[in-house]
Amino acid sequence: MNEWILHVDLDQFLAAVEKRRRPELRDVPVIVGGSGDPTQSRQVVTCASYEARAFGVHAGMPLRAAVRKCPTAVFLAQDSPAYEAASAEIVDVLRTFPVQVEVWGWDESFLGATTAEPEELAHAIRSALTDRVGLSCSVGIGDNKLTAKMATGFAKPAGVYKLTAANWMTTMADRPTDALWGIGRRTAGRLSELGIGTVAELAHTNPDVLAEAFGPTTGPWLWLMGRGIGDTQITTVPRDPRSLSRSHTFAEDLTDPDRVRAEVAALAEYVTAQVVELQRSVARVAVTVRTASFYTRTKIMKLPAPTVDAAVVAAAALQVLERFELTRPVRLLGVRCELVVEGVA
DNA sequence: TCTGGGGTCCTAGGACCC
DNA sequence: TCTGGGGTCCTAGGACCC
Repeated sequence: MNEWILHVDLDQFLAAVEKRRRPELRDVPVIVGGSGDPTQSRQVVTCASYEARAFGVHAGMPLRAAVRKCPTAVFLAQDSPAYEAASAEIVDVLRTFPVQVEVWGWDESFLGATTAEPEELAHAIRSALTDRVGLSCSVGIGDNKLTAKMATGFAKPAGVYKLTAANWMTTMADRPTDALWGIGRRTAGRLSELGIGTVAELAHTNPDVLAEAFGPTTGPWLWLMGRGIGDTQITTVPRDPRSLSRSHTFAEDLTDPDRVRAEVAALAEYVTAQVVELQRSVARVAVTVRTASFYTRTKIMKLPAPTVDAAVVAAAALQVLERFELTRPVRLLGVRCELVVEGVA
């Protein structure tokens, strides 16, 4: 018997939920994002079905670019309640297996399992989600969260793949560092300046060199990642959120300062209502301003005392807003409330 | 690629105090 | 007071992920 971590990741989740309730969309390129109107600017693709991806459409692409790439696609507005409901169905099925379930967003979970046959378990989970929920997933099997998560990439779509210490180096050695979960374009760039381009090169770098360049926490973490070492802890109890936020990109830039203030106050009141619903309280209030040139800055203020009063939060947000020079047209405004963490004064 | 929205964590540096 | 070192709090900003 062995301890295994499985990573379950739904295939084209949002598009799959839409196809499930509208069978006529089977085999049709489906693109989910924004209000579902591809003639509207400033909206992007949240999920493209595999048929749409074949046309070069991918998440993050502006809808207007997506419609040029794939004019035959069906564009749909994002329907978050539907995806949350589907997500709950999935988790319910996962919990019927003898595993510990750590939910990791709408369409992903990590499972902790003790079994001699992890592949068998993975295939059983895939079948159960197909049969009982009507959605396809891929399953990565690993000896920690990193290897399990990376394995899922090789499993997709609709497959199972096992990646452990036994095949980590043979599989990953020659891949670029940004193939790793947690290393993006920026860190890969800084690594390449140190002469580190591949996972094998990262694994064979002196960890002191990485600590020097990236700090005492990040440096050693990068080194461990190169060697396929990661977290093995499965947490079944959802963690309390640290912050809640709301932001909005305006279809037309705002130029009227009074309008900007009114929007910030409204965002603050909206977020506070969510905080109250969770029975938490606000410790800090942050405001983000993005100008027409895409210059984006966030300023934050600690409140004199925690509050659940929307008027107090809105007043604080306006106070933070005062510290911006509002001389440019405003593209986006955001308000984030950082919450009081239980057990901390 | 005229570039969404909602999160988390880490690091650096200044202010302030002893 | 032409002046060290360390600790803590706070804010800014970067980076990454789904």
